[in-house]
Amino acid sequence: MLKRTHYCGNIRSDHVGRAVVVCGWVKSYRDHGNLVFIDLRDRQGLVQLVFDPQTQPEIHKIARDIRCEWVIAAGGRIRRRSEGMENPKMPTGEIELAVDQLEILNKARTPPFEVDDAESVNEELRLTNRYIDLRRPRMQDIIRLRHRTAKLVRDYFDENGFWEIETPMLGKSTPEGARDFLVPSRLYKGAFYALPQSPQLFKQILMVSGVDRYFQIVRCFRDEDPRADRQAEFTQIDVEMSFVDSEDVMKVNEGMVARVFKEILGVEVPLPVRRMSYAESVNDYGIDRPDLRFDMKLKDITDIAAQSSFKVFSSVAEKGGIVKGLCAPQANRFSRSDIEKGLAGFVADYGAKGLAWFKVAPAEAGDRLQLNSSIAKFFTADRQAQIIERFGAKDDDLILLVADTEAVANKALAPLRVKLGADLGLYDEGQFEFVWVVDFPLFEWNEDNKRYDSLHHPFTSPIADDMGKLDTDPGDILSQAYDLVVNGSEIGGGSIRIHDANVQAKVFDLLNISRRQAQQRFGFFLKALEYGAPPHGGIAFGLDRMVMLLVGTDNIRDVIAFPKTQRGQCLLTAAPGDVDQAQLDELNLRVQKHSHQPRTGDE
RNA sequence: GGGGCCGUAGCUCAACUGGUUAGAGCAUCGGACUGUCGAUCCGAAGGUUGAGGGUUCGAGUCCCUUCGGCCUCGCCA
Repeated sequence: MLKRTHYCGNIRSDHVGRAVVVCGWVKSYRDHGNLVFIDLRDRQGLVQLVFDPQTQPEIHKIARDIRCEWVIAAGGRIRRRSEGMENPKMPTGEIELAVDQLEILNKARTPPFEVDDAESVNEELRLTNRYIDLRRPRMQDIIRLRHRTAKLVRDYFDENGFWEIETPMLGKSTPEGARDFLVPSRLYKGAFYALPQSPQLFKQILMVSGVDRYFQIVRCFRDEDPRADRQAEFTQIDVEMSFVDSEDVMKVNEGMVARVFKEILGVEVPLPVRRMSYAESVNDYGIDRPDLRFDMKLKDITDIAAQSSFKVFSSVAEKGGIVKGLCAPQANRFSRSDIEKGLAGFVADYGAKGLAWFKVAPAEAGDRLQLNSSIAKFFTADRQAQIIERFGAKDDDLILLVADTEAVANKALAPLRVKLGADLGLYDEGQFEFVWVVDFPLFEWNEDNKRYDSLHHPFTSPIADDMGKLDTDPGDILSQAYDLVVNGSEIGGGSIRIHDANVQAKVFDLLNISRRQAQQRFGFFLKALEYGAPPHGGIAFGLDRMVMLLVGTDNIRDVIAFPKTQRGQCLLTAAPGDVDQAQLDELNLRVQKHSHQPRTGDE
């Protein structure tokens, strides 16, 4: 077998005159009757091979039969292309390989889709034939970038004294949070392991163990419905530190993120990353992960709306709801139907019952601005002026308002703001705006179950000043949690943990987890806290989402080599699949009902 | 669990209101061709219109069921 000396894509004009051997896949062949050209592809790129019947008649004859995606090795001398024959479109376009040795290493069936066209091909087909899809330069760039990111992360944490420690994949189900993936135990009939939703308790126990600084790039599993940016199986950069406060954790980790963005994209992240309180974020952006690439803040106009003669607004205000909205700059071009069908339909998905609107335009007399809309008549000139002033609205702007409970209004307006930001082109692609969101409430009241839920998770520590409120005013407690948000996407979140067993017990009480339940689920952990737990805290980043941002895709499947579909299937292997009766017997399991067979890969 | 979009040749798409033998480009196969690079030119082959049922003289098109993909609400401490 010919042994490779160079990658195709790495050859440059410095190699002219050099004898080389390249290996790869045939990207295309051009047979001119006389000369045959083959573009050979490997992970580094393409190089042009030339087969000349005058000098190498035997090899030329073989080359004529070669087809796309065949695997070949070719040896020969690199030569400069003659004048006018260079191809400036390819990095190797100044040179070519005059082949005098050729080996066909493997033939290939005609691929189910053309590698060059894969961008426009049905994703289903790409996933079923992932090995072909992954040959595409774009996909290899992403895979390489993901590798480099992971490497940078490891190097960074290593330099900062962190140890990478593996934690179990087969763990104990703790039925808080997301649905677990379960693994039946053979040795203990009727008992199950759970795949980790995160290594949360293990990393805290490592702090109790005196490890001091831990990180891990780790697979996590949550059996919930996937989304464009969510897979049931995903990868976390998991971090935990001892003897630290929030600032220490944020400092180390924003350093990691800044290093990654600098090295991968050349983007300078200004440090320290700005901080914003949860309250400010929800108030101005309607959500705890603000997209700061553009302004267009939400404004509450309940006070003005309450005095209007517009019944929808005044009655919402009376019932304790709010009237809140945003002012879309230069959005005058939206037609009434765009707004009342398109945008109102959009917010309806989030539970908003309606979307009121005003177009801002100069009044007929004078240079004042006024509001135009079917409901403008319910607002006196004064109130219109107040609204215009509240939003800082200008001529040709469009004001959009939702009147509802505060929760619904925010839930609808936040995505509307993001959508309009994109539709109106209010930011540049390639712009990154980082923010730490801090001062989260520790709990939120769960009206359905009449109890508190953790906003972050049950191991999050209250801020020191609020410890006393655990007994008196739990809803008012702030936590020591922090989320790192980029362009409206949460890429990481963490907290300083509770290291005092008594405080932890109190929190479980408030979450309506009984002592007995707490013992059952977390007993091992509570016990660990009693044996000298240091103050500690940490964070976890979604590696997949980080890579999505770095490569600029909104499809998480693009950054995972072998992803699953929205119904949790691997189209390449057809997992999940049936198992033998013998396997079930050994596990003491009986299947009650079969759903339809997942399909069996291709054919 | 709910809502939306989609499924026609290997791939990407077309086929007006239901109406001849379901078309095109790319890929494939055969041939031609003296330097191409999305090669070009000539020719050929390629279809259970995702599956099943129904309405109709007649269904890719209408109706029902079902399978699958994507987006989304719920869900995701």
